[in-house]
Amino acid sequence: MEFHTLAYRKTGKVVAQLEANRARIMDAARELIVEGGFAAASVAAVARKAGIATGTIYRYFPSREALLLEVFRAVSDREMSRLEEIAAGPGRPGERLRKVAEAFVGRAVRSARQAHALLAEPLDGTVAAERLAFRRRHAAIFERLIREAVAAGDIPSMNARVTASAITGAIPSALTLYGPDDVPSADALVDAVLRMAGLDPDADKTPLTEDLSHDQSA
Amino acid sequence: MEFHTLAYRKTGKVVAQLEANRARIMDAARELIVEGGFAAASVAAVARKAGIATGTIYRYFPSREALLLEVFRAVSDREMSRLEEIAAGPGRPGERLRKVAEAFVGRAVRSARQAHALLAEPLDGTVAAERLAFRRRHAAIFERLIREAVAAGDIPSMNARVTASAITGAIPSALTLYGPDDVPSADALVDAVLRMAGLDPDADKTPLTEDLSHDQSA
DNA sequence: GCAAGTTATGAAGCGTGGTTCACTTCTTAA
DNA sequence: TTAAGAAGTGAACCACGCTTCATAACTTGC
Repeated sequence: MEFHTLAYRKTGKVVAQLEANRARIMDAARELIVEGGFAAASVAAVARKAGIATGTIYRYFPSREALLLEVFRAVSDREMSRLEEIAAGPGRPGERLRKVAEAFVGRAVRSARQAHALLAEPLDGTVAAERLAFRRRHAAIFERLIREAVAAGDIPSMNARVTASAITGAIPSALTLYGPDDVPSADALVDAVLRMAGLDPDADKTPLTEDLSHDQSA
Repeated sequence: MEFHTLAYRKTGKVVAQLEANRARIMDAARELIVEGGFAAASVAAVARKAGIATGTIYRYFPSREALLLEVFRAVSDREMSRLEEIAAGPGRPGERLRKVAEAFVGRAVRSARQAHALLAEPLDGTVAAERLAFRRRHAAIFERLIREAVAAGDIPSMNARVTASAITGAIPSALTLYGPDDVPSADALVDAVLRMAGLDPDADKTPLTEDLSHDQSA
């Protein structure tokens, strides 16, 4: 039974400050990653950008790896829930498939650098494993939709898992193969994805972006 | 005018020995890369595997980067020329497209680990740039075939570059998303690729119609 | 065998970048 | 104001892996 008379105890203000600092660190890391890839997010750089000392990082995160992982999770979760929401929404499976593809591609085209970091940037360690999980969630969404669409008769029978995995890789590839500055037409990419899923892209189409493409069909 | 009487001059035997050593180093590096990725191919590890001292590596290659680059080039060139050969072969464009896809997928499935290293393994520096070039060559093959196929009326009109880039990423993705041990069905993957290119996978899969009358103006 | 030239060696050097820690600064309660 | 506890600091530490270099071992022509 001890009556500790503590001279110091965390107060609400301090807690808020700590949380704010934590957020600032994560923001700084995220920005660095988007700008220059994971390699650019060194502990020293993050600290500088967040306006604190390098050692302070370690009062909020046990390691650089843990910090990057948390940032990756936060960003990818946000992206993912959009898609899952659409996938679970109303409409025929084929229609939802189209909408998910459009949302995925559209978002990636709009913020190409972030998409690149999330999908294509070279990385290692725990974050690499997390990215794999992230991509598998993508694939799972498409796989489910494809199964539903097949069952509904919207598309011909096919290997849903393989097709979904292929789509999951096709989109980042098309976006990144010619650099983050030479981003292709979102519409053309969505068309390709829909064809792979067995849908006719020319069914009823709603344009997604203005034409910033170089549509060269021989 | 000098009459140098050299006490030592490289003889054929030595030259052969040197070349053999060089090949041994490259083999060791390649095996390590295939087994454990580029990260596993440290200079020390390569030397150990090749049965020489670490310093000796530098008598054959100016840097680790240069060694890895050369290994990558050697392997990827071999893969690539197969595909280019098929792409330039006889048959209707649509048929060649199918064959290239089958060759690409089949080869990748057969040696999944090497394909993974070549296509998906994280890496950096000059080798990363080389891989991009490698993948672009893949895409270029598909792009050209798609243009030809469109021109020949084998497939509907589409953005050839985007579709080709997508295919280039779809194949590695489907192969690697579930690990190098859970390799998917090659047939299903080829089907997906063909659908994306606008071909019907269920069209007769064998005919090798030697139609020499179509000119390829691309 | 000897001298000249070449190749092999592997331990030490070095740069990079994550991590630690003794110390300072700040916050709170009495 | 003071003392206890917590947060912040940044220079030093350390691990890792590529690269170098003084030395040894080897090959060749005489």
